Amino acid sequence: MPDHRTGGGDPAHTLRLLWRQPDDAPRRGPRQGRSLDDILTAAITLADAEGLAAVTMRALAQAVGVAPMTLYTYVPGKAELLDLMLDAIYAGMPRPDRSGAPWRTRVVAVAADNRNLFATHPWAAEVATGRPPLGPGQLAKYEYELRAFDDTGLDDVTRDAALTYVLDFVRAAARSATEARSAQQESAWTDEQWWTANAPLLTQVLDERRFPTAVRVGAAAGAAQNAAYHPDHAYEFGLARVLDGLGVLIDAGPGAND
Amino acid sequence: MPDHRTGGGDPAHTLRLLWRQPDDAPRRGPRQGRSLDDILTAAITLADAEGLAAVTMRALAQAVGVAPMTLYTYVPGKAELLDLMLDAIYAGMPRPDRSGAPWRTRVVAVAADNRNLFATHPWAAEVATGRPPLGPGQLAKYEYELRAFDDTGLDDVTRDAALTYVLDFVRAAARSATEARSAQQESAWTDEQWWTANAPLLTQVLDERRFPTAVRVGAAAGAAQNAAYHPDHAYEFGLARVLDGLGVLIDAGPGAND
DNA sequence: CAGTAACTTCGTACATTGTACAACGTACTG
DNA sequence: CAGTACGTTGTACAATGTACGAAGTTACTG
Repeated sequence: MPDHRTGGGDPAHTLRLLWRQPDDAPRRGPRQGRSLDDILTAAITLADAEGLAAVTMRALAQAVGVAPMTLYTYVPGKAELLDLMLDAIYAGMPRPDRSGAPWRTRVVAVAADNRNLFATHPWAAEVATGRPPLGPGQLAKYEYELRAFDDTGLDDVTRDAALTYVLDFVRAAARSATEARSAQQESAWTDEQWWTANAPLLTQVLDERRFPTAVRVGAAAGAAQNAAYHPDHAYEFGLARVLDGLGVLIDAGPGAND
Repeated sequence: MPDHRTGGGDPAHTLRLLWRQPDDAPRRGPRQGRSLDDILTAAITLADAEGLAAVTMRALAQAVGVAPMTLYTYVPGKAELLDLMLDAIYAGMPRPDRSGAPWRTRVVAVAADNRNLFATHPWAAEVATGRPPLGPGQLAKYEYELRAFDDTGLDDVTRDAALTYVLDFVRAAARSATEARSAQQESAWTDEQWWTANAPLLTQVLDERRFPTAVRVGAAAGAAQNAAYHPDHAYEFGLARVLDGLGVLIDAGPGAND
């Protein structure tokens, strides 16, 4: 009896899929016409091209060339599909040997790797992963990225926290960038149009006496960054702060170096 | 003709709602039975109690005591409703005078205020705000929080970036906490159940030779933090790093102090 | 004071989503 | 060869946001 419980009903099954562990029972009936990876490749391509919202079971089925319900013989449900997509793109990330470089260089590179991931697959930053899928991609990624903190003198618990801190930063930056981009596209208003349309009410309401700092700083920030530039700037600024913050922790340690 | 365009079709209208600017045209027809704030209060209560997913137009209408479609005379659509909810809770945040305290104290307090906001209204961290709703709550919040960087010597552009950096950190931490919590609830599996159910496959697959660092660090991190404690720890660790990172920037400035 | 226009309220309806269910055919097991 | 487990698919259902139009209510216009 096929087990199509609602999303996440059977974590053991998802784990078997993540690790591509074939069901040990002898297979009867017709063989499957596609592979799990066929499904995942199509899903990732679809998500890359048209966003996570475009990945509906029907659209995916059409891309794969099967009926919608057929997908459920490959994947227990949509939640598991997303987990598998995520693990697949994790598995494909580059992992060059950087063991010679100082820790700052390595951490910058890890951040950049993740930033590139989110640039190629913006949807990845949106997928909720409360209990992250412990697949081979996720694990290889974790293993590799932990190595960025080799020779920093951090104990294991702190090392995990430091990595989480860096990754959460990059992910948040990616989400902000995506939100800004989609807000602009969805509304179909350029920033200029928006401002001229709302200027009358805004000038009336943005009282410099009530909000002196906000008006001044907002104007300065808005002028300095034409909106397109903003996400990049936020990333650069934030990454510098992240490194400085970790630097205080690491370089203060006993016999700190690198 | 009432204008019910699809979400975000008319930003000027949303602005008028945010600032409670009454339509200047003379009102004909029956007066509305509720106020916009009635709607928002009900929506926020609903979201606080049952999550953002529970805020459907039908459920909200029932809570307010009207038919679903009636809501559209108060609000152009669901997207605008969310913007208004967000601005409303921003408006309600505490803003005590902390002008005497050193900047670190002020920034810690700002972070804590936001953390409390997300503790009370977890849904707020999930609402996408590409172009943030420039309402009175948002603006008062921005004005107040920028003041945390008074006397730090930061120029206006940097001050905005620094605040964004702090707020994005808190928001990311809140999202992680929410994701972890909901993953646990949805699956209805305790962590213990999950581990014992998956131990057979995991021990087979978590090869210490392939993933030596990951297995060791993961075990250490898992042991140090029983899962319930994890979000708090990540927040404390991250906030310390955020402050250190800003400290390098601020205390290095010309005539730096406070 | 009558007529009209603007406005609120709401019932119905539609497209879209994930996925449960059952029918049907296929291939392996006994 | 019979039985059974499985792959594939058509149909169907509940839930969502919201478009549309009817019905009723109020204020402005002449």
